[in-house]
Amino acid sequence: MLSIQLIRQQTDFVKKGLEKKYFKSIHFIDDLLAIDEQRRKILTQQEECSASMNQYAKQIGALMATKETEKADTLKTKVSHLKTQVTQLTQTLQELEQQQSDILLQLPNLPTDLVPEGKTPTENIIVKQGGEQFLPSTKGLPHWDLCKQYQLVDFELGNKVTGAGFPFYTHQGAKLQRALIQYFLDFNTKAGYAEYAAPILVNEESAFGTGQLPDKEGQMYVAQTDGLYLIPTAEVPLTNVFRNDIIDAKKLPLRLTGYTPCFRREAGSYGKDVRGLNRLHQFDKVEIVQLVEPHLSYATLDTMVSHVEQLLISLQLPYRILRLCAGDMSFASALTYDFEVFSAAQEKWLEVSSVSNFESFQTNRMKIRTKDENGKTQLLHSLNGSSLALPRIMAALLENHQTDNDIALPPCLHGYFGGTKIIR
RNA sequence: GGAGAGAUGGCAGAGUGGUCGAUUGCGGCGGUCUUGAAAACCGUUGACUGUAACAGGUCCGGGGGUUCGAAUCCCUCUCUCUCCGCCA
Repeated sequence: MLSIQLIRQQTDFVKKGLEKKYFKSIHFIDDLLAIDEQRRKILTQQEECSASMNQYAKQIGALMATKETEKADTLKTKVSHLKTQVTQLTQTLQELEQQQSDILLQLPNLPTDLVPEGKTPTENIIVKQGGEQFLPSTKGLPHWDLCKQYQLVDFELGNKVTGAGFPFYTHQGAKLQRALIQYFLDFNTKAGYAEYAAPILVNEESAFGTGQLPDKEGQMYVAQTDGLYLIPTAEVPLTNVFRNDIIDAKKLPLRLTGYTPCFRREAGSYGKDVRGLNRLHQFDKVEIVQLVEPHLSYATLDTMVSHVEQLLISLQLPYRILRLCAGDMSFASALTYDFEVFSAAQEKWLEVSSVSNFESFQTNRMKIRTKDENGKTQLLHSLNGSSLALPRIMAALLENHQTDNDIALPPCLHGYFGGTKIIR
């Protein structure tokens, strides 16, 4: 959430940022400023009334003690007049505050200077490409064929038991999933991330905190009876761990990692994008989250990007790193790098990780703060990234590492998988 | 699911209608002493809002009510603990 102070003090800057992100209702800003001015006016009035009420109440107390009841009674009538005023003002105030926060919640984060202009994925910038040496010489079979041949993933069974987008992983496929999760978690904890096994249902407040609500309302599965949401990413529970906290500066940076299943309704997806493992309603992902002091957040973003890059290199996959253009970035992000791996068999790039700096957009909603050296509270910056999302990594591993007789696994997985290759 | 007890500052724990934003202890921070540290002693130490800075306002789990005045009384919700039941 953008702060009203920022909007008040740097109105043009905010408007420019929103325009860059193709936010359509720029007039919200002027609406907001009008509401805010009114709000602060009423607030002053209301507080002045409360202040004199408090004064009178104290005087009444003193008069009662000395048994001057008549004087006390005249003051009492004064106070009750003030009270009706306060009640009215408070009501108006609440309405204004509600209007203000309704609008604030709809404003996306501002893109930082590094973010390229642009509206669609074609305008994302490729900042790095690597791992070409791992490109296979032949195209090979797509993973959905390999999954069938080697009995790794059973999509039909998932259809039967749940529905499309909820596959079963079977035999060596299930084991590979487990191996990948374990490897990713170990890779992250070795880099200093603390492992958390989080709940996969969260309450409404948590969903608001990271920005899933109200923006992505229709993308989450809801457990209606209990008012809980199935998480679309571990980012939600992991970041909300620190909601409403003031964190001791000595404990910073906070680095968390966690494996969770993720649930996404993916309303509106169709066609070849959803074939096989490319897009699922339920999938596994290992996430990394950091909370850092504001001046360090962009340096931290770089370290997270190179962390994920090292992971992809160890998996021996051809990859590229994209800096997303303003129009393609998520609601809450200030700067996002996407990682894609190339699938030879599908002849396309698959997104496997997204690493973002949210600056204070999430922490403002969640009130995650620390004290600066002057003892002033300030909002931290939050960042997160996938390291990594499993299904497309599995797809790329199968497709790129297939041979005529088996599927070779990169050395980093041998120990975790208990073997060097997937066999028939 | 049933019965009972409870929710107060980083933690522990007082406070049952007026000078309580809240006694005290621990912890934290600063200082005295010390070569240094510990101990001891002294001081200091909640959050939000607001201001140029003061002032002012709000907050004792959440919401509502009674009262001139609520941490304190009433209603309600949530959560925690104990006992019983059920159960991976």
